Amino acid sequence: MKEKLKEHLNKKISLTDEEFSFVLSHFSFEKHKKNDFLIYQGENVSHCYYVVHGLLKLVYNDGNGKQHIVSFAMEDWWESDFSAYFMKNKAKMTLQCIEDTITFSISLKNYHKLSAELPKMQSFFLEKSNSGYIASQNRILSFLTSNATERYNQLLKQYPLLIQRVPKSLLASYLGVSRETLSRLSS
Amino acid sequence: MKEKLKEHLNKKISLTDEEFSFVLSHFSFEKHKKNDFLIYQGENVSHCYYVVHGLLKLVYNDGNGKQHIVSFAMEDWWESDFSAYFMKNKAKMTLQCIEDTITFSISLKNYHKLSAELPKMQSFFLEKSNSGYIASQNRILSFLTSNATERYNQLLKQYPLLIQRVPKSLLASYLGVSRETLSRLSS
DNA sequence: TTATAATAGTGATGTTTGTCACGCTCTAAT
DNA sequence: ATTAGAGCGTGACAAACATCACTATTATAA
Repeated sequence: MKEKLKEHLNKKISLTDEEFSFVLSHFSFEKHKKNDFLIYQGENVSHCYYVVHGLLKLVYNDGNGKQHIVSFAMEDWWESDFSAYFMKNKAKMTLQCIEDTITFSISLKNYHKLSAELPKMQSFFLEKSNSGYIASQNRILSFLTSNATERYNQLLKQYPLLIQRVPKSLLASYLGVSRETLSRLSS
Repeated sequence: MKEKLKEHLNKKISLTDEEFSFVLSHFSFEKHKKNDFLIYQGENVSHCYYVVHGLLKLVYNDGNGKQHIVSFAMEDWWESDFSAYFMKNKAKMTLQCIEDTITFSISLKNYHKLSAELPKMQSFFLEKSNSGYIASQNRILSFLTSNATERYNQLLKQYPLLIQRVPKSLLASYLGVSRETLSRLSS
């Protein structure tokens, strides 16, 4: 499992074995069961999670009993309620396992410590954040320019593997349409 | 004008006068007229812009002659087509002045140089990127949970000053509704 | 094994939003 | 001073999508 994190980091930066050991000492390793919660809406967010194996959903529960999927997180993704994590607020969202999931997690304290003591890690985090920002903007663009059918096709094209692991009701929630509408989409 | 950038940086990090001079030497200062383009869709993106004064729009032009506003950028905002900027691709979007605008701009080369030579600046950039990511996720959440009326009210609440500087047709484009629908919204 | 819940499809109907058309006002440029 | 265009509102109609109700199938757990 350590190897997966190491390889992941080494795609962007190069770490010696000692450096990686140092990095690893800032993370904790966890196994979660399907339906387990990693973050509870309304509570503190202590960690940011790297998904080694499995699948998570980041969900906003509105006041009307509806769930809205802000994001999925599968292998090699980093996820948290970042607003709550960085600003030390209460979580606006829930992070929950769709499948049994293995993670490495890092506290905000260790995130800052690691960033300060190992500039390479800071530039890694910067790159991840930039990618997340860009991905979010693309999703916004998808809402601005495309209808439900088009958004679904874009999703199919972008994450063909994800689609097979997630019930369509959750995909509908991610796309911002009702499950009935998704079920009726032509192509 | 230098003072505005300095104050802006000093909100997040603390720079000595020499450090700030060093930082400043990586930027170029520019004045743009209303309707001027800073980034042309389809071309290379050389810079990222800090808005000292004025107002920009980041626009995606789809194939059907429609404009979609991905983002506005007013005083103290950082803007670019980040995907094109960081990945050295052609711009997917246009960056254009809504008002006469004064900017400091930084090339990608200088962005990396500054990040590497002055860790404080890297942590500044990291913070900006995290904020952008969080803001984008909130906008996605707004699309997922709210109808046109609610999204407009959220915008009014979040950026009351922006609304007064931007024609309603552009606000409509930002909200993802037609200008006619925006014009008809109850509250 | 059996009961229960999760998943998925579909008809009927209503609401929201988009599109096209038109008119009115105000500004900016000639 | 006159004109062209930007900005804004609104009516009529069409398209997209949500909601409710019902059914069927497949997992899952007692």
